[in-house]
Amino acid sequence: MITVALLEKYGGIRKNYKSDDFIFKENSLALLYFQIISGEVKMNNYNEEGKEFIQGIFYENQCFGEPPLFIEQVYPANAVAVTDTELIVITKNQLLDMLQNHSDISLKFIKNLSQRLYYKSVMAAEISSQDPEHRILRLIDYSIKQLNFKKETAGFHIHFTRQQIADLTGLRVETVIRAIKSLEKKGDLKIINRKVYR
Amino acid sequence: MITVALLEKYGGIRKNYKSDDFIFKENSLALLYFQIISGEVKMNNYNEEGKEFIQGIFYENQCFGEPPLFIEQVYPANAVAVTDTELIVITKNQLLDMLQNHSDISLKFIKNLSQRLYYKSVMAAEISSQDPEHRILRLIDYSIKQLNFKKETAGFHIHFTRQQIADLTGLRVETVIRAIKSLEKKGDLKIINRKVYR
DNA sequence: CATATTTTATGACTTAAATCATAAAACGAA
DNA sequence: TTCGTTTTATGATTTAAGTCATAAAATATG
Repeated sequence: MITVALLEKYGGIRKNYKSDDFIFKENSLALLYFQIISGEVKMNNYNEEGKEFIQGIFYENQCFGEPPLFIEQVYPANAVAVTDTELIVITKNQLLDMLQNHSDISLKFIKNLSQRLYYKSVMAAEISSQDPEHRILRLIDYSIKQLNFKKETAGFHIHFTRQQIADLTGLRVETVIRAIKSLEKKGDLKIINRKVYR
Repeated sequence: MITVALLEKYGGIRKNYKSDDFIFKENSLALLYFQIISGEVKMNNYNEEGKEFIQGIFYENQCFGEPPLFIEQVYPANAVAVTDTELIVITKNQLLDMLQNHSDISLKFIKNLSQRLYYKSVMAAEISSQDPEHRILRLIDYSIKQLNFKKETAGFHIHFTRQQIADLTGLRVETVIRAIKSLEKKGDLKIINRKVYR
């Protein structure tokens, strides 16, 4: 999103997290802007029964957790480091200061938020009313478009675990496993020693 | 969002729609910025079986359909007038032109998009993994906070039909009807001659 | 390298929501 | 005021996904 150099100019400091560390927790007030230098971060919720729902997974150069920052709200979800992760962090005031001086960055935020809202819209319609197979295919296709999936000879390698797919679509692991098998049979995707390709 | 005066200064024109008219359709390219002068607009999808999913309902002074506009995408959903509606419309270029000259409006968009992303995040977690009653209560509570529901003596009047609640939560009418009754029994809301209060 | 943990896999069973059918209220329009 | 439509309502039945149990394969870790 924003160059590290510019973030540092506005007071950005680097922070390191180990895999599974919480970066922030649901219901805490948003006060900081986070951007990933290296690593992988997921935002998630747990419902009453302890089932995880993954709101999104974020990678290098991406930011996360800004919506509540802009609207003075508490976080609607946790942020957790999926791998060891280095972030650069600035305060809300530093960010607003930067936005005032760099109108191009405002537009970047507008585009970034639009992109994510678009994803949520597509997935909302899917999750609410489609069968599991459809839901999984849409998630996969969207992820290929948006995330850094590598094209291999067998197709795009979907580097999600079945559990992650379940948590991203609101399904159960077993359902995902069965649905993926069924999708393979129909020729919609390939499974080569347990890895999923599309 | 933006004052009508300013929109007109940048070439805004008024357009009128009758109840149930389409304003735009899913999969068409986003080229215009729409803001409601009066009336009510819903954005929706239909899945393969024809079941409707309502992405959101918008009222006076609200805009809708900008995310695909900012990211050069097709609309992820239809926009339909729920009542007779008057809109003010400007082109994408006119809007970008305006944003360049009015940095405060950029921030307004950032906040607006953030707000909507926040809603989608909350509802995504709900829809994916909660039981119908929980889902409905969250929708109602969110709608009270965000939309113009009037507080009456019995509480906030939820002016959604059971069908609309079903379409907003991804449930079926019958399920919503039964869940609302159950919620009334538990004292979570009131039903006074078929109207729902919270 | 051996052991522990995670991920994928599968069958049997349960359950909650969808589906289907039917109808009574409420509302709108002619 | 009547007729047609929409909304709310309720019972019976079906079904697809969840749940539970169990295990093999793969991967990580000391």
